[in-house]
Amino acid sequence: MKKGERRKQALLKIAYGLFISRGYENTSVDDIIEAAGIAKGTYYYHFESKEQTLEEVIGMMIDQEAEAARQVLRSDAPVPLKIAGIIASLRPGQEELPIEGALMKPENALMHAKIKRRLLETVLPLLSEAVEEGIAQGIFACDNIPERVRMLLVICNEIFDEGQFTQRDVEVFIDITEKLLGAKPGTMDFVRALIR
Amino acid sequence: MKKGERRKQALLKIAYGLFISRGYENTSVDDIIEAAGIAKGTYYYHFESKEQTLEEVIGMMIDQEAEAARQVLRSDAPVPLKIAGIIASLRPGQEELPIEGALMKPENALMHAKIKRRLLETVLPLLSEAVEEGIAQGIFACDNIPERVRMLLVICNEIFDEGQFTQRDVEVFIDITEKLLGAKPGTMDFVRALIR
Amino acid sequence: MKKGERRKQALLKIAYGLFISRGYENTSVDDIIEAAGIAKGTYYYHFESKEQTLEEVIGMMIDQEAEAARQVLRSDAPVPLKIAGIIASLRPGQEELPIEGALMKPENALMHAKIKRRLLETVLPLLSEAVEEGIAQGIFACDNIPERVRMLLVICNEIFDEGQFTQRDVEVFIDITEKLLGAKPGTMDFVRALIR
Amino acid sequence: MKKGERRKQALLKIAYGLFISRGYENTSVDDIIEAAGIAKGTYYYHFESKEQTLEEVIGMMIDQEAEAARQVLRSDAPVPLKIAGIIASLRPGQEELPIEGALMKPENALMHAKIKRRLLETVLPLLSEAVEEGIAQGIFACDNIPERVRMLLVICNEIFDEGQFTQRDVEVFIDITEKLLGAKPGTMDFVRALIR
DNA sequence: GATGAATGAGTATTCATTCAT
DNA sequence: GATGAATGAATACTCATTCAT
Repeated sequence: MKKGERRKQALLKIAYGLFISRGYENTSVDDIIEAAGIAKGTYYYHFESKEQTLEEVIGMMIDQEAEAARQVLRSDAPVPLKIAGIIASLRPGQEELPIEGALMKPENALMHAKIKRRLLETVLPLLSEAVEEGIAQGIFACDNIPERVRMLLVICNEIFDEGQFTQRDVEVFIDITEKLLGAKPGTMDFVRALIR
Repeated sequence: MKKGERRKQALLKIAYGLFISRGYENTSVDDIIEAAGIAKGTYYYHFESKEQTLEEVIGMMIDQEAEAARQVLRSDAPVPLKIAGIIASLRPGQEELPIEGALMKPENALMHAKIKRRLLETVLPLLSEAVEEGIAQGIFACDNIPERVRMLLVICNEIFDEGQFTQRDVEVFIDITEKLLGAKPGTMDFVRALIR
Repeated sequence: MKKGERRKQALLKIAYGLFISRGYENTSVDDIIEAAGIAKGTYYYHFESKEQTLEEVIGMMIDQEAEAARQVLRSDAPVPLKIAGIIASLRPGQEELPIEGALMKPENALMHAKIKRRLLETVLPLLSEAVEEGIAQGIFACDNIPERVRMLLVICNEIFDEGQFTQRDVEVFIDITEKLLGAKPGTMDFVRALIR
Repeated sequence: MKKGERRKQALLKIAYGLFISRGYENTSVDDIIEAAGIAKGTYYYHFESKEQTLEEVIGMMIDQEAEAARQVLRSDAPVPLKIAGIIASLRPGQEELPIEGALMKPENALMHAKIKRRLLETVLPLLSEAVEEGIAQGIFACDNIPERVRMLLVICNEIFDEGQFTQRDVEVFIDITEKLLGAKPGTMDFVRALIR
């Protein structure tokens, strides 16, 4: 809203881009201020520390993804589509900064780990809610919902976070999703079409 | 075997302990030589670089775990038990250095990521072989074996790498394992008893 | 008197408190404005610089102490009591901000040195005047008055600036004062009763 | 003795010179390494921190002065001469680095304060011993020796640490020394001749 | 095989001060 | 009178690596 807020948002985007492309540890504060065209002092006027900047960058990402996930949840789409939609909303920065395979690089291990943790905390309840909706509608049938959803999310994070996956991965994922949630075979088949 | 080899093995163990307890990035070469009681020069006589040391440390761990997995595979235990045994062999450093929850800490993200990758490369073929054995015996029934095994391993890495898991996680894991591999319900029930 | 004056006096007190408790060098302008609840710009509206602030803080202290000393001098108390009274008036900030042992801490060395210098300049003539009054009355008998007074003040500053002194210090101080000024033994004995 | 020791001693001398001439706070580590012609790492190989360097510099000075004082004490000179000699040994760096008035400058307040403190701790017992020797010989007569010696040292530190003192200061100092220690008038008269 | 003194590029952070509004 | 966003020079310290002995 305020002028200072806009500035800070812009700085966050710049930091995000650098962190993603070179890794958090390999990005110096000097890199950030040079990219942003601001002075050292200005950076530290807006951010407590580099570490705090990373936290805020991740917070910004998570907020966006959580918001997207919430919209999907609120929509009146069929539940299986909601599930797929929420999971799809997790692809980090698909529009704004399409960096291929960045998170998987070892220099991004720290950032990836932090994002993973925050994402689980944030998205797990949303996805669980969708699953419960599906159970209420008789589409799914399972217990221990949060544990099952967590495993689903873990698989997404580790297998699909990059373009590295194959068609076979998708097949298995569809299969395991249906079985994890106790859905009828074919319930998630439409996913196949969503992934080009 | 040689004297120099023994020395290096000892250094690797010390480095491993430090990397695990403080994180790779937070462990300086000075920390290592102090803990080992050697001089800087001696360290660089044995290791090319700090990064190389990490690779060797991980290699040592993986070798041990792979050897354990191979022994399980060669045994004449029933296939489901082999599966469980191979997975159990992955707990890092269970005897030698049982450090609680260390790998999950953010400062260990890099090391964790490297271990995960190497573990997948090494153990995936072994576990796949066991699954194929199970299929030949009619215990399992599935296609896309490597992909399925990979998902299994990913889940183990992320959910069970710490003592943080619950009984419910175990239940879901048993269920998903059976379904992933196309086993009859109850095939993996014995796992429940293995985990206290 | 004016509104702006009052404001500045309040700021000076706050700065004084911070300088004394954390040391001048360890107190940032940010600390001051935060404690005062004002903006950066406001601070620089009132003060030329941080260094100037220190000078003004010291000036404020010295003024108060000099005024107290002057009142003692103008009173019709016996001269030895005047001497003791003037020296007693030097304890910095006894009512307003009684911070124990603060000036002796190394981080306050700069401030202490500046105060010492200004105090000598200001109080030395006043105390010398009292001594001359004593000489005129035949109570004291000495030459080189300013030099003797200076040594007296130096001792006070270094020995008594903290609560660290012992009863023996007091005894010696009484003795040395009498001898420095050429007073009859026992002239300053009453001081013993003043210090609890 | 060792090679590394010599190097460190040389570094200490260089640091001492810079601290004295520009003040501790105004001397950066970069200044020191530039003056010494060594690399940053070499500096931190020898010193823990800049603060530690100051401590060691002061320790080196104090050691030298204390050694000089001890030699005076061990000599068979008359006791009043010993007293004067010990006090004379306190002039910091008279041969090696004759920097006039450096310690009194405000930028040296911290260093001065630290030196003063350490000097008191170190020299006070030596000087007290000399005074006791004088008492045993019937030259001095006083009680509360450490307190009296401390005041003597404080006066020296504050009045004579610079070339700023006058002949009158010397007169008063001779007078007060005799009276403080209970010596016969004239006992310390020879001091007058020592100070040009 | 082993030592340890020397290196120097790299880094995050601080802080007094300015000035347009 | 008052604000607070912006500045940028300054600074202490780290650490993997080298190499002559």
